[in-house]
Amino acid sequence: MASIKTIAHLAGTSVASVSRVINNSGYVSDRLRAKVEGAIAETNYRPSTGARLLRSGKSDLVGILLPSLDVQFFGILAHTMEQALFELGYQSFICSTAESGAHEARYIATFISRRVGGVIAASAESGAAHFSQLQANGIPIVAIDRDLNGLESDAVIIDHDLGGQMMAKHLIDLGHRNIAVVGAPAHSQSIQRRLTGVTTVLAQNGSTLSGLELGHLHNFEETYRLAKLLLDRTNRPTAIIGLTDIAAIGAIHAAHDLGLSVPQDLSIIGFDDIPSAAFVLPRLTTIAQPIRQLGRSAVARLHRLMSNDQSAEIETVPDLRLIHRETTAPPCC
Amino acid sequence: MASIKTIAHLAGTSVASVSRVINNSGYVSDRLRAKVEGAIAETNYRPSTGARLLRSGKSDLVGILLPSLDVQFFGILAHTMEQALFELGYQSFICSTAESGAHEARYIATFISRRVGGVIAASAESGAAHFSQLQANGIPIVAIDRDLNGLESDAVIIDHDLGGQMMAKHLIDLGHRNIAVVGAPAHSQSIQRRLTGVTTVLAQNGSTLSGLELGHLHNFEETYRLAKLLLDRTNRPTAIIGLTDIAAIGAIHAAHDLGLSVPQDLSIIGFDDIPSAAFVLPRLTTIAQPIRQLGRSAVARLHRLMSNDQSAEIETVPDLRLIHRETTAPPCC
DNA sequence: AAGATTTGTGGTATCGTTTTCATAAAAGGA
DNA sequence: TCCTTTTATGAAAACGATACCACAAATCTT
Repeated sequence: MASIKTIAHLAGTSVASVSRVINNSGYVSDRLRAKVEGAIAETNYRPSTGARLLRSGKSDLVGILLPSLDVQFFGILAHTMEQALFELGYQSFICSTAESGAHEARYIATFISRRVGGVIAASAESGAAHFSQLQANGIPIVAIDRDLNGLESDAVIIDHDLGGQMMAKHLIDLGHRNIAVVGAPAHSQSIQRRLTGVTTVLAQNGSTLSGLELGHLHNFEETYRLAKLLLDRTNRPTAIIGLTDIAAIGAIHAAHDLGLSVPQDLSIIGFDDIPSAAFVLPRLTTIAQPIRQLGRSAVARLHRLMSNDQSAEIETVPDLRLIHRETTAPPCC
Repeated sequence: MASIKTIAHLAGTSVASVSRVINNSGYVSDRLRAKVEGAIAETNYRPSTGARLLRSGKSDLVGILLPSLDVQFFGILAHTMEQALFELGYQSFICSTAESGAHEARYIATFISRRVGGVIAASAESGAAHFSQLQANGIPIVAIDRDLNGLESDAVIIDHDLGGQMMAKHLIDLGHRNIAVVGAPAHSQSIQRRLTGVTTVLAQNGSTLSGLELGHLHNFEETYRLAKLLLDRTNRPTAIIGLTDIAAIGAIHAAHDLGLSVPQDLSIIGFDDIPSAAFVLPRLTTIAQPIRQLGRSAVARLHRLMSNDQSAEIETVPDLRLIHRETTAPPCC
């Protein structure tokens, strides 16, 4: 593969001059520049990032750590952040841990090896132990919706408690008093916080949960099963809160298969606003997470950290929004 | 940041010995190995990938080029390929072009700069011009569901024509003779091939399309609008083929909003089997693309190319599958 | 016209690794 | 015991780029 020497030779000059042409630094005559550029075009030469980094010590690489890419939430998040970083001239190194601690550890080691300039870590529940290595190497970290317990790092978080409150409030305002909750995965902090928000509002209204089913696995089959459990009871709830849209969609299907019509017999609300929420019939009422703004906000934070910009500009952590579609209505009869 | 010299100094030995410990090569005494490993643990040292690549010339990096990550299809594809590559010891460098030629060009330049060992490019319609640079640098390429016109490269493709035939055949077998098609984006090769498959089968059965609406933008709003056009006609079709699931879901909503019931009044079939297809009510009958197998197949192909494995093991290009759910039935009345 | 800048170019040390080579101690073979 | 292997270690040369330094030619000042 062509190197800077190849180019220098081809253009009949020195490596120093080629470097100057590439980096637009120092003085270069038009004649020489033309010759060098010709040689570069001819050979499809590109300067080696590795050698460059080695010498200059400057890295434009940002590590992005996500639990997965096949979950739409993270796909959108990754996409948004990559675009935002691209605009700022950074390169993104996107890694999905597949929820495995071993993968996470290996990727963090890779981040250090590749000398990333910064890291954005999106919610995953595994311990924060590995991250201290990054810190030890002076690599700034921004956490998205994740607690790096104790580790000094910037974080962009969503107010899941508030989200839970919004769901409960919406149903209470419609007149529901017999409300149950279904969700997964039970161990997730975000899920737990949403639940807290829900019970808080119910308590404020002198009410309590009439049913609660939390699953271990976050998928349709599991939440469908749990929702059915809720609906099979005597004293069936008039409304179900899905702690995620998947759970809510599971509930819609459960209701449908039980011959219940939504929202006449049962109101359902979800959380996330994944694309399917708008596709399902009836269209799902839900709380939209501002995924893209979340991503952009994290990128802005990291950019500040990496460029040592001291201006403590306030980050606008974007708000949750209630999207009132077709699955909620006042309780009938 | 700690370097191999730091470690050598800390362990009271030479850089050569440290290198030997790191790479498990040559002879190292247990005593020395222990000291070196101690120093490494103490400093969180990781060898610089850049310097390593520079010296050894061996790269374990694979460039993955996709049009986007926020589209579930590509999210799943990226995720699968990353996992498969991870198992094989490769690192993935995932880049989403955001369907922009400029982004694609910059990423390909980056691939060369970073000295990737190979590239997997998933379908995007922009010219193959940039890819010749990779070839010029001796970097193997595997194309997924994409034509790198003329460029000598491996390709893993889906038989969209067959997919189209399957959709049409399913409806014909159910007894439909008045069939219309809705889809987007019109310029996509895959979309066009599916359409060809559909018309072929219709022709074989002495029939023709009773309606066709192709949109430019591939989203719900657009396909919903187009499907409505189809359903507003006199001589309404008894079945609609969505060239993608999104289009089919648009059709379901259009039918629903027009008071038509699916599948009694109208059969609908889609293509892709995105998650929403199973969530929508009624659940969408569709042709499933074997995304994960596609990804694994591409990885296997590239691995062969990169490791110079001559064994011409036949790749099993995985088959399309009809998923018969609830939106198709024989025409009534 | 002479000194001071500006412009243009090349030589070379350096970054952090791996790898070859040299050398020496330990172990084995006769 | 002496010679050959095996084991263990270090010195130093690359790899591809950048950046500092040196130097020369051209241009500007006065």
